[in-house]
Amino acid sequence: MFKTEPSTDKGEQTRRHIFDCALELFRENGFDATTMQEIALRADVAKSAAYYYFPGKEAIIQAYYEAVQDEQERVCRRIFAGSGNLKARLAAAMHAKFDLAKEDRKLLGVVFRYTGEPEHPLSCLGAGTEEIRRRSIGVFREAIAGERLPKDLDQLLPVALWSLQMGLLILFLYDRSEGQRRTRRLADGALELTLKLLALAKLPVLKPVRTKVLSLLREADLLPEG
Amino acid sequence: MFKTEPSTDKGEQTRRHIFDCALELFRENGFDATTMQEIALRADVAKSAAYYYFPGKEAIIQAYYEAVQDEQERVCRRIFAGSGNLKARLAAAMHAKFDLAKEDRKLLGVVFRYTGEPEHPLSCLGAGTEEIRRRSIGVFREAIAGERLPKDLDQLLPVALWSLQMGLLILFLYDRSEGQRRTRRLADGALELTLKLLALAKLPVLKPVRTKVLSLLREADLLPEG
DNA sequence: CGCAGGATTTGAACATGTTCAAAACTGAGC
DNA sequence: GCTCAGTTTTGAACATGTTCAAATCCTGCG
Repeated sequence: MFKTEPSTDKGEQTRRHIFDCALELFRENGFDATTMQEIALRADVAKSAAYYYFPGKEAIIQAYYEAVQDEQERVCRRIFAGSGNLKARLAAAMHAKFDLAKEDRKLLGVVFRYTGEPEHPLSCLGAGTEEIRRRSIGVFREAIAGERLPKDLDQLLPVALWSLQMGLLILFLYDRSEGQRRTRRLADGALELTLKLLALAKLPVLKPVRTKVLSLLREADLLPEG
Repeated sequence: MFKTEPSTDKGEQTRRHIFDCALELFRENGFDATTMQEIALRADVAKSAAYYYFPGKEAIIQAYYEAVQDEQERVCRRIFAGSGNLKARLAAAMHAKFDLAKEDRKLLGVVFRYTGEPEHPLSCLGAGTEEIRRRSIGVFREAIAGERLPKDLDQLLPVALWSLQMGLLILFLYDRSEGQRRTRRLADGALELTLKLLALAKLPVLKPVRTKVLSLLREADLLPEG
């Protein structure tokens, strides 16, 4: 993903050490207020060593984002294995990410920095983050696997849920209520609503709406394998 | 909004001149690739003069964003005055912004840079941009004024439409189709759908859904005057 | 051992956003 | 016209992200 991954064990350790020190400092002082000098100082290496392992300061954030994604997948797989109904699985997926992010709201914000800049390697909707996005959507795919859904919804739902999660994550960052319970409740409510709509989507009155939504999204190339 | 506005006529002119030169360069080379030195050079002033008028490079982008908003309001007021039906008015509001942004997709992306950082003065959802956001939502409020809507929808709709617009703007930035027609079609379709749903919202089957949506959003503090 | 070749690490530069104290300018009041 | 207070403008620093060529370290091999 970045340069070449370190090829020796020592290199791997150094990389990890720099990463840990950087996260510590980011958590203490925020991303912008932390200088590469400070990171290097705490990690007891030269400033340029950090650049040997990370292409730039923001790449450290991307590594953090990947770590969060790893963790969410671990947590969710464990929960999904214990079955649970659909709603519980979806809620687990959402809240898992919130739980992981809750101490790092300042950090996570940086992940969204290049949302509007398609070419930027760190754009959270761009090519540089495709892998992580695919995995993130995959969690929802796994959550709804086993449900008997029409094929079109099978494609639509994971992307829709992922979008919902991204939106809620932003709200989460702005939410100053204790433990971000407002966002968490909204997440629960939105999921409940989604499931209700899923049921309603079969009603005849709503058939044209459903068709319309799907064709719109397909035309806009917002669904996998257009 | 920034420091104090320039207080003499000459100052106003200089500010404007620096702003124009900066936009030229941003359009030619993109935001990040343009240095303050270059801006100052083209404007034929000292680098620090730019900092006298703008607190930083990104403040120039915010000024640009404000200029776009001014222009959208002018355009929309003119169109709204010629009445037109609801759908036409909403479409006009959406497309007006697209039209203004279409030559500046690289610039506009920067507006979204601090979306995930509530404290940042340029966060497009934060306190520092409240004024511009209020005006942006206001355009939709004006577009639907004159419709006879239930009071709750009267509050909900402008915010919902504004959110839709923000989301579509991001898609717009990623849309590589000629003239971004994909996004424009999606916008049209989404509006049509919104109006259809508005009509459906009165159906008895959907009453609980509507109530639920509203109470959720209200609880999440996502509606004006809680 | 001693060396070759790669991986790691370094320190010294560089580029550029930002700050600041001082200089230059301007215009109102005398 | 002169003075003075406020505004504008400047050049020189500074802070910090980033680059790079060289030095050092390691490891497998003869």
